[in-house]
Amino acid sequence: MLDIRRVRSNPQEVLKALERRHADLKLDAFLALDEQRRRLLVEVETLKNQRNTVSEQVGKMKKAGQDAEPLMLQMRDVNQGIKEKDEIIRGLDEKIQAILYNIPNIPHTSVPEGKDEQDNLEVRRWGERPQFDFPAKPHWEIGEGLDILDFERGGKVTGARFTFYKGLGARLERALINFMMDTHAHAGYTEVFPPFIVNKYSMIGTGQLPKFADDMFKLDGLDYYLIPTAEVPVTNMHRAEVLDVQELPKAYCAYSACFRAEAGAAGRDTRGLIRQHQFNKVELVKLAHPEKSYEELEKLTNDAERILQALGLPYRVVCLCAGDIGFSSAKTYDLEVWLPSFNTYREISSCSNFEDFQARRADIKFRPAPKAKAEFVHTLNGSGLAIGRTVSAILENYQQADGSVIVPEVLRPYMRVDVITKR
RNA sequence: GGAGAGGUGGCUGAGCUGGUCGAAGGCGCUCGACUCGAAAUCGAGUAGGCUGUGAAAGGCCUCGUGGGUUCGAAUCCCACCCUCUCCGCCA
Repeated sequence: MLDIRRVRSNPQEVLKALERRHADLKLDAFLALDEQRRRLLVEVETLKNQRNTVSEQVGKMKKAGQDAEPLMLQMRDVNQGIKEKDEIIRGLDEKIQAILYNIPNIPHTSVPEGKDEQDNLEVRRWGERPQFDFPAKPHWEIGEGLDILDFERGGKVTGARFTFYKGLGARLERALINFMMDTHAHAGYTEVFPPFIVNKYSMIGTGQLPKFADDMFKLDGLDYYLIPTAEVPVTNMHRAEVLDVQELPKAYCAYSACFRAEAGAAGRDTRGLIRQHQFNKVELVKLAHPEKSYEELEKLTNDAERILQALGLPYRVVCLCAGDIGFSSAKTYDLEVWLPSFNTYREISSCSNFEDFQARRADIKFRPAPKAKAEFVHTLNGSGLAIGRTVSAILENYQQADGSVIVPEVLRPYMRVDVITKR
């Protein structure tokens, strides 16, 4: 959420900054409603002031044994006016909130211009792409060949986009979670195991609601949602809190299952592990001092990259252009891993600085100095990494002619085998 | 799920027979005095949001949340949420 005062006082500046997103936005309705609201507010507050003063007077008169009946009668009328105006104001408030909640964040000045993913800027590449002297198979074929992935039965038991991992596949999934968590915890992130279900306030806090309700699974009859990412519970952990400046930056790593309805993704990535309704992910979350948040974004991105490096997976870092960054983000780096069967790099991590956009929604502040006024923190997060896509990348990049898959060095202590072969 | 108790400012804890209560006292914190310095002691200050303004002053709202009663509610009524204790059930 943007600062309402900023939108009010500099609508042109805000509009101009948002134009970079290539999202068609207008603020006329907002400005009109806002002005109307403030005018009514002055009116109703004058009436309330009158009520308060007169009520006090009534109390005094009664104590003195005087007749206060006329005043009380008069106040009854005043109350009617208050009630009516309050009603209108409440309606305006709702409309204004709705508009404000649906305005995306302003891209940072360092974010490149551009309309869609075509215009994203490659920042760097790492690693050697593997050369195969045999036709490289897609990960689902490798997985089914080794009997470690079972898409058929996932479909039977639940539905499309659900998968069973079996044997060394299941162990690989678990090994990756543990390896990533261990690595990040060692790098200074505090380990968190969050709830996988959150209430709507948390979803609003990080920006999933109200705009993206269709993308989520909601529990029937409850205001509870399955989390689409650990970002939601972990960031909201500090909702409505004022943190001590010394606590910043707060850095968390959290494993969670993630649930996404994938509305509008029908027909895309229908095979394999790339796009599932349920997947695992290790997430990094930071709450940072506003002056340090961009520094922290670079560090967080590097921390995620280190996982790919340790696993020996070729990847590139892309800075998303203004037209492609997410709704809540001010700047985003995507990490894209090389997938031989796709002959392309595919997103495996997304690292963003949300500045105070989420903090304002979730009311997360810090006190810069002992007596100073509390300010909003900057929130950041990034995948470190998406487990399912990491499995895909390992299977494809480490596949051998006989259909087996070499286990990356760093995972061997967790896997207790060097090669995944068909049993 | 059943029975009971409770949710007040950074913390603790009064108020809850409705009327200068945004809220006593204590602790903590900040500033000042005292001191060579510190402790102790003394004095002053110490919630947030909205609105308003050039900036102020001022005004409105907030005692878990949302309604209601009333001229007036932290105090009365209703609903909901959360916490604690006991019982039941359960991985």
